[in-house]
Amino acid sequence: MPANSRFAIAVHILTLMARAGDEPLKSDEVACSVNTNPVVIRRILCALSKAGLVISQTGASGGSRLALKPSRITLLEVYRAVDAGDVFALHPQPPNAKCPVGMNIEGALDSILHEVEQGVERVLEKITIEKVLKSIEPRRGRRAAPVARAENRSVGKKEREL
Amino acid sequence: MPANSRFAIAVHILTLMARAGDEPLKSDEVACSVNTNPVVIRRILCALSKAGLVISQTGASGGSRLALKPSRITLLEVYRAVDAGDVFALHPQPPNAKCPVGMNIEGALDSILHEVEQGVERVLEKITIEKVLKSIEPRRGRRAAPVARAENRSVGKKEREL
DNA sequence: CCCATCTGTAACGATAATTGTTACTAATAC
DNA sequence: GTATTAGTAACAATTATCGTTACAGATGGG
Repeated sequence: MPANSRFAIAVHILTLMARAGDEPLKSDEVACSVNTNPVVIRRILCALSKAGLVISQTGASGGSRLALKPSRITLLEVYRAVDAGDVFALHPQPPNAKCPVGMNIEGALDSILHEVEQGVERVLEKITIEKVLKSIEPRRGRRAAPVARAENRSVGKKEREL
Repeated sequence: MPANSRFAIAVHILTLMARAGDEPLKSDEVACSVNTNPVVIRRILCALSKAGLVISQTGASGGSRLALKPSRITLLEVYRAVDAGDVFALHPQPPNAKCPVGMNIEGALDSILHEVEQGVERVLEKITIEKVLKSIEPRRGRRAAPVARAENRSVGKKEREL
C-alpha cells in the first residue's frame, strides 16, 4: 500500500508560502519544489483552501497564498484539512458476533484508535508552520534547528533552479 | 490503499488468548472469531511469536497461547511486533534539492513524524491486553467500561457458534 | 473586448500494499 | 504411523495513491 503523503506535501506547500509572504505562488512553482505534477499540488491546495488555510485565485497572475499568518497555522489544522488517514485500520470484515470477544472488540479498538489519534493531535497542535519554516532556515550564527536532518536522496531527475 | 489492519487483528488475537488462559488456541478457532482465513491469523501469529508475545506449537493438539501474563503485554509491544505502518508518509519522490525549502523539508518532516510516533507510543504503552479484556467483559453489577461501544455491522455471512 | 494564464476537476493508467485463498512442508501427539 | 496443526510460499482480487492528460471556468493585461 502506498501510504498517503498528502500531509507531508501540504506542510511543504504551506512552508513555501510562508516563505513567499504575500506573493501568490503558482501550482507550477510549488510543483517544482515538491518535485511532482502541478495537479497533485492543486488537489491538495483545494483541500487547504476549503479548510481556510490558503487563498487561491484563478486567472492570469493568479496563484495561492496563506490565509493566516504562519504562526497561526498549526499542523493539526493541516492534518485535518488533508485526509491523512487513520493510524491503524479496524477489521476488514466485522468479527464474529457470536463470539464474546468478537462481539465487543470493535468497540474497544475504536476507543483505542480514538485515544491514539488524540495523542497524535496533542503533538501536532503544538507545531506551527512558522516553526517549521524557522527549523529549515536556521539563523546564521546558531546551530541548525534539531528538526533539520536532510538526506541527500538524488534520483537523477532534472531539477530547475528556483 | 487498504489500510493495514494487522494491529487490530493482533489485539483481537491476544485478547482471545488472554481469555483462554493456558489452553492453546488453534488458528482455525481464532480465525472464526476474527472472521477471516486461518492463514491471515497464522501470519500475524508468526510476527507475535518472533516478538516473544505468544508461544506456538505445531502438531496435533497444538496451537498458540500467550508467552506473558496479559497484564505484562502492552499495546506498544503489539504495535511494534506487527508492522503497523507510519502515521503519515514522506514525499514519494525526493523534493527539489535546488530549492531552499525542498532541500531541508524532508529532515523537518522526519523529525515531526518522529514526534508524532512518540505521541502514539505514549498512549499505547499505557494500555495492556488485560485492560482490553476487562473492557469488553465488564463485571456484573458495574457499568460497561468506557471502551466498549460495539456496533452491529452484520454482513450476512455464516457465523459458527463458539 | 480578447486572449494568454492559471485554477478546479474529471478521467484514466501504473504502481504497490493488503487481504483472502490454495497448496505444500515440517513438526508433534496419540 | 497417522492425523493434526503451524509455517510459509505463491497467486488473485481489491483498493488507494500518484502521476498524467485534458478541458472548463475565471481573471487580469493589453
